Amino acid sequence: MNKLEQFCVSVLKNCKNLTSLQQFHAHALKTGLSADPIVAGKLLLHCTVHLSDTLDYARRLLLHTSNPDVFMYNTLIRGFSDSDTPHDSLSTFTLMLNNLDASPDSFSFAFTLKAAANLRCFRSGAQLHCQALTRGLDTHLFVSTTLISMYAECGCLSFARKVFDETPDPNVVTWNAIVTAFFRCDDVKGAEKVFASMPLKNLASYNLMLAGYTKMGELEYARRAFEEMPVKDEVSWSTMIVGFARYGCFDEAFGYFREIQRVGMRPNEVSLTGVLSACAQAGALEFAKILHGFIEKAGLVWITPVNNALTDTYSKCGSVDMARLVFERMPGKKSIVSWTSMIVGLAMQGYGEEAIGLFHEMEESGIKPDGIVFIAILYACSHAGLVEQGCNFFDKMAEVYGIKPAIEHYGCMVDLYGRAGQLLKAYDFITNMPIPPNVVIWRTLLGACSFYGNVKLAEQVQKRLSELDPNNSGDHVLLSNIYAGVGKWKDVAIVRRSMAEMKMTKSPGWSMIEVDKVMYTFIAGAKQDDATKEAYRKLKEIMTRIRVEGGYVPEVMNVLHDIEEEEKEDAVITHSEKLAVAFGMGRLSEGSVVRIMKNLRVCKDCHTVMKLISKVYRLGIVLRDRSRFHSFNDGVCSCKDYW
DNA sequence: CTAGGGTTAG
Repeated sequence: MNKLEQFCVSVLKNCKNLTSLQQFHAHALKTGLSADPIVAGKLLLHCTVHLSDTLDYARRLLLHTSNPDVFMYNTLIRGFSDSDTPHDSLSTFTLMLNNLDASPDSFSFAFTLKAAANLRCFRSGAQLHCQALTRGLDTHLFVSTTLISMYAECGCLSFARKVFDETPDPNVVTWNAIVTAFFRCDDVKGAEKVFASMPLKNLASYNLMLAGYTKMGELEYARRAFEEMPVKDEVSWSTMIVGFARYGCFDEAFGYFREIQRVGMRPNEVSLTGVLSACAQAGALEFAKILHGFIEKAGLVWITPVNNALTDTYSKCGSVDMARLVFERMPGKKSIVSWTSMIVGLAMQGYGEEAIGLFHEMEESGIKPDGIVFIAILYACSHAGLVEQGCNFFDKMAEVYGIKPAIEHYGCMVDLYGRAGQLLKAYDFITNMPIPPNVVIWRTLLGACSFYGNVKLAEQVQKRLSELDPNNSGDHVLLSNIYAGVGKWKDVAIVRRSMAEMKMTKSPGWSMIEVDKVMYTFIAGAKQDDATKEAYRKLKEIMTRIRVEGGYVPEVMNVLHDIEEEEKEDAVITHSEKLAVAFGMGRLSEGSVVRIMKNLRVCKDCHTVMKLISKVYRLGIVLRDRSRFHSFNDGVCSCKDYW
């Protein structure tokens, strides 16, 4: 390092933001220092690596340099390759090609190929491959490794293989890349074969097998590979936690998290996001609070993904205030994921207007909406009954933002109309969709038919569903419930018989409650354990009291069986959410809110019972069902009976 | 002065 370089390094070390960098830049311009390629290069590097949100400044820095060298181009290309505009890497590469004084080297190709991979752009990737070929750089080990990853990202496994086969001296990293390529292209068996034939493996090779298995949902294989690993590091543990949580196996995720600590390792930020996601699914608020404390003590609050996971977890545990606190006070830069998490959190509580407000705030902060945040905002509209706003967003999405609606967006629209009771409009919408409706779309409409008791439309919808997915028990249950709701017991019996003939079983409803940091699960009609027996005893007492003091009359609509009135009553009474609430009331201390998580949507009778309990017992109840949160207080639900 | 493969949220 020469003196000038040392000077730059020591000054830039203290440039923590763009303003202080600009001060140094101004000084360099005035003194003529910036003409030195080393100084210009250092400035550019600092923008792309150490500062955030300064890529635009970096670009201008390059454009204002009279004769940028390869290093400057490469630095800028690298900065863009992992940004949200990887396309700028490609244009910078082209810029370099037009400059006769700087021709691309192996670094340029590696970085630009990374951008092509992130864009999943086969055309650009293949073009770069040709360019590298003509310059004799395609067999450069770093370039060929990136080529393998790029082709795999684009779904072209055969190209990736060809590059690998033609690589003269593949090292362990190249081998790892080709194993990952097989997983990326859904070829688990191929990945295993290549892995077995690897001449040498390091820890990363084993870890990518775990990552590959868990991403494919092959959790048992992952578990076996994990147990067979000679050495495990924190990436191994994190991969297992994240992988199991992703597939809804939150108990296993919790288990691995406990294991980490048992073997004396400290959970890192990745394992924490994984276990937080498990909490979100389980609705384990108390555990989430403990993790939050741990995160603060460990100094991990600067990491945006951790804050996003916390926001999401608090939201899904019903504590939207805590979610908001984390969201508003997060010290790092908010990403589009942060905003989406918060929007969903508000939407689940039915705060539609606030969710929309946040969307606009996000735009003002300079973040461009993507397809997913539009799903969130449409969800917010449908759960708050904001039909007109929802339609507006849907139209603007394509026209103003240039985002082509995906099947999920169409699903949101069907839900928007369906929840509002505009069933025919929803049906019309489906028949006019430019893409063929899938089962989710029809099932959404069937749910709305059930809520509004529209038998005729439901039968039509069910016909479509039985063509697309004949063996789904949930659809049949829903249809039978619709018949039961209007007293068509003969039709109920027909559906039931056909279900029995097809050997279908109803997937059971379950509810969970956390008491003293233990999660208790209740399943309607399941074998009775001690907690369930305790819940039944308490429930009996509660039902009597709300009959006498609250004027409760059982709602017997959503019962599957054509049975005697009294039995029907019993069947509704044992819905799992009632058991969970009863259990909580018996166990929780006076004045604490009862929080329940349910895997299905709450039925009308349970909804009524919750309202009455909240009034008669002066008790706050928060119920998270499949679709949203219900907060019961003094006889009223936050969903305004709209779910 | 920059590299390639393994875990991070909606």
